[in-house]
Amino acid sequence: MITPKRTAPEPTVVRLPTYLQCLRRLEAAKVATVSSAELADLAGVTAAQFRKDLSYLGIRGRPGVGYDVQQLSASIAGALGLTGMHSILLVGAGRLGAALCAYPGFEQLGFRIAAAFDTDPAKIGQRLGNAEVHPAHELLKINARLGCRIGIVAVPATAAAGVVDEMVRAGIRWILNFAPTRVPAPEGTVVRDVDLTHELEVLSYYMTLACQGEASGQ
Amino acid sequence: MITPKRTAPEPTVVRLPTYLQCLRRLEAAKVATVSSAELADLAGVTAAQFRKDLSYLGIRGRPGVGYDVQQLSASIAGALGLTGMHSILLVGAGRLGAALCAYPGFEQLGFRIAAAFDTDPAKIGQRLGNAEVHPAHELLKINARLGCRIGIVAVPATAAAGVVDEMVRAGIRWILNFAPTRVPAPEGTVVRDVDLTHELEVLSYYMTLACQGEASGQ
DNA sequence: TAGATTGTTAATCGATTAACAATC
DNA sequence: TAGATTGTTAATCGATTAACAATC
Repeated sequence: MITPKRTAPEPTVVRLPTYLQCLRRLEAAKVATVSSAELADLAGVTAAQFRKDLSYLGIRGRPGVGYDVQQLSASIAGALGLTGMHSILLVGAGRLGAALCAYPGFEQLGFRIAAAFDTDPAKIGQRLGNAEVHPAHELLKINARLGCRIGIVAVPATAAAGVVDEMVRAGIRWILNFAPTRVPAPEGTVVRDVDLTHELEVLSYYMTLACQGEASGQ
Repeated sequence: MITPKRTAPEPTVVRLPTYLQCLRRLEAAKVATVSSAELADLAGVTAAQFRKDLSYLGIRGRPGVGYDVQQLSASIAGALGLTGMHSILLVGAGRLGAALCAYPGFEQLGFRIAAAFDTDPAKIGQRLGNAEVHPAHELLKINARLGCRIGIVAVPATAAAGVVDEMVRAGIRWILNFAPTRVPAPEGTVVRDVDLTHELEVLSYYMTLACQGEASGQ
């Protein structure tokens, strides 16, 4: 049996949240219909790319008319799995972890940080947003009850690999890693590394390039 | 006169910080020499890709030997412009802004958040890491003195575009945007959008995909 | 010299774009 | 019907990979 290709290319997947964001803004503005040209413009891509991206999801519009904003918004939200509430587990109740727990944007999209963990006894019992801070060694036990499948790592670099291992043992297979170190994804898991220092370094690269150009009269 | 291509492709630029991170770890471990195969393995890329990336920077190793760790580390740091200290200006002294100001990783790489800004009178005068929180309307005046060229936006979505405009007016042309909205980069500026909700949405996409597969016995 | 590894070329792969027949 | 816009095909573009002559 031939299995149809199930997943869109990663560049497409990464653009979907932007499309959804634009569509929700249009919904809020009571816009009923949008063409690929208009939405692509809002999202900063070409119309052809936008239509191609939708084709991977099997989403169709109406030739000559465009796309129904509410319907398209719901379809993309569906593809992203944004149905109901997803409970998330966070390890590392430092400043960044605390900021993430209090982040209002997550709740709006259906993500709730249900529990936080830390090794620092001073932090245990604190409340961060919805989450209470638990001792790190209770992760396995507590997630047996919560059943979170998405985890956020917000610990120092040295602790990251161990935390990922423990998460995987607890059944968490989709992980967002803010620790400033690459974590190789264990078999069958998806790890997205978000390294804030890397982003500044990339900016610094382009700044250096531009300033060398300046200096040499370019 | 033929101008040689000055910039590496973006995918290459984005990998450079990872290479540097691996090299610094090797330096700390007193490793003198590394082959492209070894480093590529640490960084999670292929050896050919690593060598190709270096070729864009004009960095050369020794055939039959490999690369001198210290020298290569310094070369990549140089390409990234990590020489001396870069002062950075931050707007938005909320939880995320405060976490960024206190982030130890920045200082180690030569980035210092020199001043923070907010519109909330209650926050003015607070100290976040090295930075003092100033009233937002003083940005232009204060940066005339500080001369920061890199800025970080950590305000709500509705305020982001205005903040970017003000930054550009103050001479800041390299911007890291944490506001949950795309900001079109004004002419001559580089804006990198880091949307934390987007990252969770992408994880959710892959989770949904995997769980559908499960359900249908895939 | 023999063995190892680079730097680069050419082949491959995959994503983006342009164009247009199909459709409302 | 005429005008507009989609969905998709084929062409283009650019990045990745494999292979190997050059080099230490």
